Amino acid sequence: MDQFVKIMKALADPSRLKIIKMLQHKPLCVCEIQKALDIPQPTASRQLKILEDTGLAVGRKSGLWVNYNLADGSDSPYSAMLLGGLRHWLEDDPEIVRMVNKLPAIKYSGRREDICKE
Amino acid sequence: MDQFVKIMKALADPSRLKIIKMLQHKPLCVCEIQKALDIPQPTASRQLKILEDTGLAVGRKSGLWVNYNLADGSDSPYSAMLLGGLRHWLEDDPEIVRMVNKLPAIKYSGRREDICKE
DNA sequence: TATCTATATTCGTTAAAATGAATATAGAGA
DNA sequence: TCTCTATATTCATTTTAACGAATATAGATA
Repeated sequence: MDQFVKIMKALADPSRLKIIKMLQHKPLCVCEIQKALDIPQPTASRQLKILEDTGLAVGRKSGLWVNYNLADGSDSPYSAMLLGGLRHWLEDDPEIVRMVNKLPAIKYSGRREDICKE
Repeated sequence: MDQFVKIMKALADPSRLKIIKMLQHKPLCVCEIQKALDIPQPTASRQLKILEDTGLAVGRKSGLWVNYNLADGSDSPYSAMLLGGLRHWLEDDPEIVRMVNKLPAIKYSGRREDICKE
């Protein structure tokens, strides 16, 4: 039950939902998410940690960066089901649409250094 | 998005999850839930209101009582999916099992007056 | 080694949700 | 009408989660 409650709590937040919807398109590092959501870096880092702790996302270190991706759902049937549902849920949400639209300008495309440098 | 977040928040609580799992077996009135969960009456009433506000449950007044039941999910695809998943999720959870086991002694069986009076 | 950059963590504060006690309301029955 | 019962609501308090600012860490580069 605790595990389920934890997942529900993690999904009960607009920023975290936006992150999940972003990760459906491409793995992203912390600073890319920071830019996309226009939030402070520590906030982005914390949200990602929460998603990782609940088994909804995984972060893989790669040099100086940490690439976050959605979990495959093998950990828990709950997260698998929810992540599955979220593939089509919220697709029409205005905030999500706006977010996804500006993603190509931020997405890792070989110029990550330019994006994260500031 | 707000609607989805609201549902996640509603499901991010052990008491409310227990109520949902109870309602999977039978419609129950407020005082039956109060007894089953061993919580104050106002608390039971409030939790049910939250479930009703999110479209997860519906309360139907019947004389002095209000019979609560699970929603059919026609309101929102989210609640339909979640309520569907919750039919088999948490079935093995110790707290849920204990709860369901003591349900027959509390369940409305023609002697509701004896149960709710006190 | 010294420095720079991406990420993580801590800490104090603020906002939000849960809780308990008391009270209000609605409807049934005497 | 008066009373009793099930349910709902309010309010004050406590707990919990979110947030920002500052700082720490790890790894890369010079």
